[in-house]
Amino acid sequence: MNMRQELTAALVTALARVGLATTDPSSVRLEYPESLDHGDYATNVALAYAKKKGVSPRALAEEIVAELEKADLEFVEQITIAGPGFVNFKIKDAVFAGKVVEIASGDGEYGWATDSKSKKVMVEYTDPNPFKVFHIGHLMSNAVGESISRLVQSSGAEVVRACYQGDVGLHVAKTIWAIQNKRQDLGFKIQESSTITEKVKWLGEMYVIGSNAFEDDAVAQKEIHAINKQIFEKSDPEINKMYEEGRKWSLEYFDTIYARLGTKFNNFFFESEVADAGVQIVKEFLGKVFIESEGATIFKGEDYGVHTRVFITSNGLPTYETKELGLNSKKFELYPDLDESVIITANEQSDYFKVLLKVFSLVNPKIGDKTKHMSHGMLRFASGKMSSRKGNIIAAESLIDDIKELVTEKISGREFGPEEAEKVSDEIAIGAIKYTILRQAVGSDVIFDSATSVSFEGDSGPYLQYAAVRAGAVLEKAKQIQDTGFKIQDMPSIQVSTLERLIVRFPDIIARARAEYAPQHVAGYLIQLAGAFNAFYATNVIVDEKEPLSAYRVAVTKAFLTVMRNGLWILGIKIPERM
RNA sequence: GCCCUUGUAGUUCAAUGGAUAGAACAGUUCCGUCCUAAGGAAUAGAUGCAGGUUCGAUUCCUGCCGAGGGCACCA
Repeated sequence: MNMRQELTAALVTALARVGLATTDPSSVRLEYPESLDHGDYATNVALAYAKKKGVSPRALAEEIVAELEKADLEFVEQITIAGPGFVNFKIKDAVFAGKVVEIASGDGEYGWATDSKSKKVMVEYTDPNPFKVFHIGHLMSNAVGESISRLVQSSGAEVVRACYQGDVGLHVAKTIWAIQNKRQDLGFKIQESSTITEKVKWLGEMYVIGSNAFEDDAVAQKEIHAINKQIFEKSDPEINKMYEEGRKWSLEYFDTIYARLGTKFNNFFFESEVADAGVQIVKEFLGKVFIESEGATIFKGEDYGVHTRVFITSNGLPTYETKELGLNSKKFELYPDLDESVIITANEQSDYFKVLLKVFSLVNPKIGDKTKHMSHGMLRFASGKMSSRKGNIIAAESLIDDIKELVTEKISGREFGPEEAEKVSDEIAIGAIKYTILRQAVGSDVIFDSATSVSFEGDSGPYLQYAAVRAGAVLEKAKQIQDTGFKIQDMPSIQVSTLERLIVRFPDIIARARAEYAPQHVAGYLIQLAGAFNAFYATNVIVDEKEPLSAYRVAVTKAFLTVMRNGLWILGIKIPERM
């Protein structure tokens, strides 16, 4: 039993003794006070139960404290009553010091849980479309999805990372139309020897040209529709070849980005492979869930408080909705033991997923119950050159490379070989972007300020990386002096700072982030923790042979680095070896 | 018109119905023989408006105002 559980149990007992027996231990809430001045743990039970008992909160608090004093809580230094009736617990310093030393000498797995060991969760995210740009929206989805995946993993559950890629549809036809008709218009050409990046960029430009033609030119529009049909039927060898080649390029390129971002998918689903399954389901439930209307097959969402959507068009083609239906039943066919299936998309699709979730629950309650949709906002730009780019679609790599350039400038004064400088600036740039996305609640827009990203100070990814690198350097130096070891028994009256208190909280923080699917709790905690370490670093000389406390301080540093490494892993941020 | 999301310091974000609403950047002021100053310490500054529920509301409910998104054959 940990401290939290022991305190909770003691509180439940105390409540029962004062005539407030509760059958629900979760109603007894133990919180971290906003300020450490108020203690290490606090509870508001006296405020919550005062009315029920008909006494004032403070009077009840006094009764509860009297009972708690009788319980033998040897790790508690002091119990006090404050404010309107909060009961605050101050834990003995030596308890924190002992835990920190334990963490430092542990296997580095600190913070991981095993309570979901037998669970299996699928997370679908990133979802870029072949023939189109991998843009900053995909970057958002990837950062969020990867972090959610890692949070789930940290509970001991098995995660299946899935990526759904739209390899058929009008966007492909637009691109192929442009290749057939407008490839001469484009300033740059590609050849066999072109890099994959160049090839994909060329493809993206072709899509834009085709897309514009589709809007402005009625003849082109007709031709594109015809190509779309040909792609679907695989009836034209020339088109088939262009299709296969373009698809291959895109997928090869996506693989390089996934590797750069640190994601390894277990499953790739393709629109082309799920359409049939979706159509089957729609047919099966025609008349029960879906109805015919104006020649199309629709789901009449109004009857269920959601929007009405078309599933099969009047031309007989399945829409995206139908493909989603096929996709999600396929997920459960492949993994029948899935306990949860999370889908992460941009929030413009929120209403639309409400419809889909409703449909899922009607055609297959299992899928409906286990599927959860999460949405992220847009990545937008406050100021600077990145907002003024022509067009409003920014490629993910161009953002990363812009930031990387700034980082490279910044580290140019340091002694790095060219290869190391390249690796370090890549890790810092990606860390900076991921942190910006994950520091705030998932769902709302992220304003990326290029001016702030240049400074890398304060509330930023590089700040966290820097604190970790510093700790690593200290530990490196500590190897040079003799390790005398540190035994907490030798220092029963040790004084502990904010740093140790925060380190010990890590498992609770991560548990909450996991329960809420909210990586921002981890991000906020790590900033606080890094600040505490930097203050610790500024006021103490950690490695010092003449200092009796040196061994302890080294242990604290080690524990800090363990938490930092694990926390940053949750966010998908790498720690450079040097900065 | 209807539906969803959202409104917190000058700016970008926090805050499981609780205590003095936290950070960071920008501002003002300090800290350089030291394990990387991409750092530390100090200082000033905010809950859109109006009601309601509650012992207690940034948080829940209603209305208004502002912002973003979505509303049948695109994804």
